[in-house]
Amino acid sequence: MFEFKQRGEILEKFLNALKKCPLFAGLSDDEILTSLKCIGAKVRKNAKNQYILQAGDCTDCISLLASGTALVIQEDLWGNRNVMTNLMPGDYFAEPFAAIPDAVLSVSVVATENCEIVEINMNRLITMCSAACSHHNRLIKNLITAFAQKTLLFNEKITHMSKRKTRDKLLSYLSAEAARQGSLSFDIPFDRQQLADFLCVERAAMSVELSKLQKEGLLKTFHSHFELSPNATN
Amino acid sequence: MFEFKQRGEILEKFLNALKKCPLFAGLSDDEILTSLKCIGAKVRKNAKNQYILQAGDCTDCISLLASGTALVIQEDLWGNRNVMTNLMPGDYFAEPFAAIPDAVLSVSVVATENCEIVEINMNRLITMCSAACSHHNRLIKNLITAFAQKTLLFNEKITHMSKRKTRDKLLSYLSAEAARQGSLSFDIPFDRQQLADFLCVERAAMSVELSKLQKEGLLKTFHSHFELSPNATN
DNA sequence: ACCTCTTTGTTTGAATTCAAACATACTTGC
DNA sequence: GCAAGTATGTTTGAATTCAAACAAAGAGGT
Repeated sequence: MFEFKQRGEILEKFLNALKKCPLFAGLSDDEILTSLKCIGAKVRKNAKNQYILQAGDCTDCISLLASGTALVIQEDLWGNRNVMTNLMPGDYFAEPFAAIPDAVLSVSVVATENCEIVEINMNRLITMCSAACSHHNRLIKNLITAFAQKTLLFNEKITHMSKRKTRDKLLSYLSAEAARQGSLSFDIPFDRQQLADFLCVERAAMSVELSKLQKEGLLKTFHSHFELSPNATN
Repeated sequence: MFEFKQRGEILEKFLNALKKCPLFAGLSDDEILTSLKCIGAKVRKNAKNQYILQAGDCTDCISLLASGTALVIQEDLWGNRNVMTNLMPGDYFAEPFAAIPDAVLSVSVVATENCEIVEINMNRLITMCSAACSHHNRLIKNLITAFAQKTLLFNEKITHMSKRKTRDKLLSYLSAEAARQGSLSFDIPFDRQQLADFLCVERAAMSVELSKLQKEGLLKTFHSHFELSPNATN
């Protein structure tokens, strides 16, 4: 564990990963470096298969994966394990837990390769420094935007998932996607299996519904392209 | 539409509602007033049944409901209407859309009584004022905490909902609740119908599963009290 | 051209959930 | 104490989804 100012050369290695992180959107390489120094970011390493964070821990740092890969997992009381996300360089994690004082982690993070992690103390991130460094404000705005985006994303997903039937989940998702892209003709970023996983339904059942919807004239689809017909039988 | 500094007496009427809002947690009455002036909050009124916000609009303001009641609703392309939340005085809304530049509202907000709404420009809220007013920092921290809390809440709900079977949804929820409360013996904030709605399952089917789980010795429950047995048959 | 792998749609019986009843215990107000 | 209302558990047939298999079409490599 060491601070950036003492090991400038390490930064070069991390910059490519950090630049991918939405937290640093709109900042130049130099500005990212300055910010990290200003906030007192630290680097830690974890060997493959080590726990980076463990459910039950507390943390007041938002963590950026600088190198390696990791899994966010969740285990329930009876040992059922669930993979939530897989993390790539540039991804960040633990941010909601770090933002809530004394929040206890409900997930664990395990390194699936040797990892290097940049830790940023949330309090120092969201407390304006006395030097009032010009990039600090931008960082705070980026953080808020990142949270807001995740909120919207989750909100939409819950809307789709809360529908009881596969058909309704599909219509909810496709309707939202058309609105988001501003056109009744659009591509989705999923293949059939991924879409089924996203909506938490069986791919087979979903395929059946898609066929029905096409026969009823509500939509046309080929691979990941969709065209909706608002004025169908109804 | 008018600014607070010109109409101080209006504030008194709103203080009770605003004090309930987590955005102002830790601020005294005077500090809330000072902050609202500093940020340039504005008040608007909407008559019953009017749209306060409409899907497709843009807004750069986080809105606080000061008086009255309203509904957050969502309509899909085929006219299916869905009530997302009902808003009470002290609740806030539209915050994720305000935090993302040029984000288009995917929900509408309709007044169900005559409403008074305090609008706070998100940019002025998250940009530190030159006077560096001491409460401004606290507001920004509160905002981030509020976003983080919502992220955690949604994250958990998605975890439960993504389970395919009623039984697994129940175990996922109860497991998380036990962890959150730090005890295998705990109360939940729902009655049976509310729990079923929260997990998006049928109350009857859920009741059946709860009975089975009790017969299998995995848990005991009476009304909203639960006791989990981690070392059951498995 | 041929083979293999992937993606998508279809089918089928079993499992699960839905929807609508009804029964029972408890509250609440009179 | 009684009536009406509410919360919870149970049952049942119908609708839906699951899980596993198979078919067809296309992509990619040799």
